[in-house]
Amino acid sequence: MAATETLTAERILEATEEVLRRYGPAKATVVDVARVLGVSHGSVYRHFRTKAALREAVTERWLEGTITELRPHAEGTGPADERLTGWLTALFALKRNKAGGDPELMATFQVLIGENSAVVDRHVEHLVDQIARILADGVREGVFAAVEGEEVVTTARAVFDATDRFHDPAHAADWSAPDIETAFAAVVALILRSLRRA
Amino acid sequence: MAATETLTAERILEATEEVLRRYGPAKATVVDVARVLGVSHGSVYRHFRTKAALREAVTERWLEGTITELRPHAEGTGPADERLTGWLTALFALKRNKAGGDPELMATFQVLIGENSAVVDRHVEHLVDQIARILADGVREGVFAAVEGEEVVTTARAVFDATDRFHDPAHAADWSAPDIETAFAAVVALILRSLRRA
DNA sequence: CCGATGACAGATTTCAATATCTGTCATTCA
DNA sequence: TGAATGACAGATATTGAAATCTGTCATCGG
Repeated sequence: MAATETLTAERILEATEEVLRRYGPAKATVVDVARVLGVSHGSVYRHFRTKAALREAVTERWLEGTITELRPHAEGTGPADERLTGWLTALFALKRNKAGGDPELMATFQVLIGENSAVVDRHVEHLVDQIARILADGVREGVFAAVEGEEVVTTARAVFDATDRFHDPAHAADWSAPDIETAFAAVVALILRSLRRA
Repeated sequence: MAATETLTAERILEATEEVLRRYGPAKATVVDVARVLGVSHGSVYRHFRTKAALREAVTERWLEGTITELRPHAEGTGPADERLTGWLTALFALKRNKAGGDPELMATFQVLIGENSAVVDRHVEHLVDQIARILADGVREGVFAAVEGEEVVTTARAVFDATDRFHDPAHAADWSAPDIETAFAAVVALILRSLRRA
């Protein structure tokens, strides 16, 4: 039956993503989303209180994808220094490929990011947590120099901040520069030299 | 004589800055600049080939100010690790205060930066040079671990990239966060731990 | 003679009328 | 009964005509 599957939040989110991809953040409307789903826009409002809430939910979905794909690197086995390198490299690659090389989609993503700083803050917290876990493991293994208590999170945050240029969408335009890989490797090397046991 | 001082490139640049401050980057026109100077806009075009060239020159002036104010920190005496800390702190402070806490002026600055990436690239090269000089001094002093030849510039670039979040105007909005000082200190500590001789 | 002028063409921006969208809700329909 | 609808008011976006701006250049005046 080509007819009515039930209208779920999930289906609305998929449709919203499609509309955002196709028309961009400025022109994507709730009416468009409803049209894609073949329902009236009133029905969309039954599932999402406002257009802003709908866009926030899409943003959350997108960011959750990154967390999920990184978890294996955070939890993997092997020396902590190698895991950290792998994790940072994977994060860079994921952010870079998020749009599959499409700069318009990247721009769309950036707009949503800018609209939903609370969601982004939670996302960053998760990422810093993953780094902190790797650091703690490294200290236990004796690969990284000891850090005390709360300081692990501060240091994890510093690692995250120091690699900002390689994961913050604000810098996406630089990610096709020819020497970006070299710059990334140099920062990672700098960080690892700092963390490793003397 | 309140009358005609000669019209110089310098006077035009000053007037352009004033117009940019007053009207912002979107509404600042060459006609406005000419009006401030009490001349016809044709006269402005005798000194700057296009509006873009005029704005580029203003951008260059603004950035040169930073370089000049940092030079003492780069050339100062004292242990290289302290000089590096001082230099990074000064850079952060300068960028933060560039607009004197005025977010509109900061936004204006960001627009000009975005329009003139070639100028910015040269600016960044100068800054990285200053870092490289401090690093080389540190190695000579025995404060920093030895690095070989070309690698000094790569490392200097890594230090610059790692502190990006604290000097790139793209992040200006974050610079009033309550824990920004802590984050900055943590990144600087991370970097210095990496550079210092074992 | 040489810098300054202002009229001009084409490009860009502004503004106000018009159309579309957001969010609500009384009503429909299964 | 509870999900879906579509008409509606106020907010936002689009559009095209009018105004302004950019960049040029023949002309002016000291």
